Amino acid sequence: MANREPKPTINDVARLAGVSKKTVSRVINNSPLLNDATRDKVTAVIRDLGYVPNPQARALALRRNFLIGLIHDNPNAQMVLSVQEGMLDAMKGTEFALVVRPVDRKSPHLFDDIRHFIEQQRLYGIYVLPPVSENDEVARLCAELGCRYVRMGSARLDDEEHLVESNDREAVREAVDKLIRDGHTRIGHVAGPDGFRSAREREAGLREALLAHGLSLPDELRASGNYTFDSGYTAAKQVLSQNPRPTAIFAANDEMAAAVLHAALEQGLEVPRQLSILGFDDTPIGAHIWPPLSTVRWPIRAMARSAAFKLIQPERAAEHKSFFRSELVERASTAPLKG
Amino acid sequence: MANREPKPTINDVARLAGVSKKTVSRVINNSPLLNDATRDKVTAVIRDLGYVPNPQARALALRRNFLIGLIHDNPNAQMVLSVQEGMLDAMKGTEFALVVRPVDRKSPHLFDDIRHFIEQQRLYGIYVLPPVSENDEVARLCAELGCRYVRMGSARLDDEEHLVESNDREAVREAVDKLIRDGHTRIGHVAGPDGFRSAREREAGLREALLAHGLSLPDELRASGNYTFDSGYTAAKQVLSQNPRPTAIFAANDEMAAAVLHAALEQGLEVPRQLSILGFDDTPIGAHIWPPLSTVRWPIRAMARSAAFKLIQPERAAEHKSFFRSELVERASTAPLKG
DNA sequence: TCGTTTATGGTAACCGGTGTCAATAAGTCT
DNA sequence: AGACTTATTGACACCGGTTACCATAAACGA
Repeated sequence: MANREPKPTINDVARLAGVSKKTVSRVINNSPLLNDATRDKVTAVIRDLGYVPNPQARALALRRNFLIGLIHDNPNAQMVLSVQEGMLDAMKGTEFALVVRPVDRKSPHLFDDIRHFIEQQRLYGIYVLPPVSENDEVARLCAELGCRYVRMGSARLDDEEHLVESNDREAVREAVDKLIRDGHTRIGHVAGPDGFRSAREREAGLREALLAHGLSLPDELRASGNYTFDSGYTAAKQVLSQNPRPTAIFAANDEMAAAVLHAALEQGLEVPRQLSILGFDDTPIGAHIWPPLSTVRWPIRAMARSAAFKLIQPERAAEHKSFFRSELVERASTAPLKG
Repeated sequence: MANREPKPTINDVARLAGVSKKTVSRVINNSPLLNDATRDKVTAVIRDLGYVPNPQARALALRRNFLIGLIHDNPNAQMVLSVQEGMLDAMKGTEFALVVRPVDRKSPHLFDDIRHFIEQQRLYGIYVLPPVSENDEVARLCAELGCRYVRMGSARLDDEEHLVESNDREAVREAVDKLIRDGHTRIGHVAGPDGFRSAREREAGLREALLAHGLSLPDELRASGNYTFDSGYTAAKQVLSQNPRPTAIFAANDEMAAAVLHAALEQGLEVPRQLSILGFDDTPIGAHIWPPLSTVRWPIRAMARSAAFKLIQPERAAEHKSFFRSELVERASTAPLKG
């Protein structure tokens, strides 16, 4: 490793520019009460030296860190990555960095872990994904620790400043309504895990659509998974083994919808001729399987972007969207029921 | 937001315990030269107060941060997430946190960006994924900045301390060898992007296997993508349009292999009866499409774990594995060629 | 012309830890 | 007993920024 010279500090800049630390600090922080000539002089020295302020020192003095945390316990890898991309998009060009922290929602130490994470890193703010976000305790904890937070949800969990929300239920209702109008009357459901608000909302959307047409969701056509492919596969086999078979299945996320497709093809069924499949999320896997999956697009990335903005620009939190619309993306896995 | 009392500091602890700051510091750092009675007394106060040392202050005093960066420009989302999981696994229970930073490998400012990232956050160490890791400049930069680093690679890029490597070429050679022994002689290739060492290694493995059997890779059966589904789809259509059609296709990653499958099914081909497909990565998508994909498993997660250990325990870097074996995972997308 | 305001920049203390080195108490050796 | 270690602890400066407050000089009003 090269024997490099130590990094220049604010003192070096001050000395070379012939001013005081404070003046350099003013330049760094764009203080308005500063002579232009002085500013230019200092700026030049900063550039020459390649000076970068030490964030630890700033963090110490300002009593806040420039780290935004992402807290999740989400089996959906693709979703988590989209979230990261969205957040980083908002943070680009700022001094903030993104720290990721998966947690175990079933652990008895869940909130101790989160508290420890926030305190340990003295986080500036956190974005919490479902299902952890659905627990109000997380909001209480953040308030107690003086840490900003935004929760992602499928329903009104909190006030606008601390929430990004999508209208899952409505979007599902519309998508299923279309299936019904296409002739499907026997529609199965591979539901999400019990503790998830998102799972309940999506199922509620399905039931509302059925009800509106005088239909219902028979118990034997419903099985639940935990948003993973494997769990969806098990659930799908159960639903598909019923007699008469459903002509359409709505899965609470794409990964499980892919599993439904997998199970159907395995049984020699033709999709969509014999079975229509509707997913939720619009993750890449949905677009990449064959036939490509009809799904409800959830603007995860845009939500994450907005959440990050709310976190890093607290004073303008309200300017950034809190409510997002999910929408149907029709591809080849659904089709009108023939005769 | 609650009006919470300020966090206790080392001074509070010192005062309440009736000792000096330094002694408290010794307790925190498990210094051996400390009287047991004193240690117990201080520990008790720390516990009562719920004192947590301020990492910014420590970082400032120690001149190093407890952040590990992950630098990548990798289109494979699933891979990136596996890497994060592996790293976090190694970092669990330590004071380190993981900071993620996607970069644009084609940007003219790539190394400026990386430099800025490292300097800005005063990173303790970084883990660099291909293809960025394949550029030696990144090693030079880290050396210059005094930042620890580990590069992930498909070939010997660096010394053991700064590298985790897998034997892609060999694994591909063996997998393809099996295809050939199963009767396939006309084997196509959907290659990875030009600048990627991993792409070259995988293709080399294919060519070596072919050569060993007196075969070769005809130009018209080779097309390249950039590891994304869409690019793989375009490449696949090109390869599948050749006459005679290949009876097997090796794609440089699973995502593109999924695209090959997609294109094949779209054309009404039966897989694997008419076309065997071999992927690389063993990402979930491969296991979830139908038929499930035969692929080469790359121990991404284990590599990331080892990389993180090397970063956070520099003194024991050599103890952690640097070389990993990839291996064939046979599923249903490949089959012997029927005469 | 003098006192008052306004702009500008300096000094010192502080954020919450760490290192260095000296001071003290206790034990060991001759 | 006196000198020498050794174990334990504290005083103090320092890491690299920030804020609070003061000092100076220029500009302005009377």
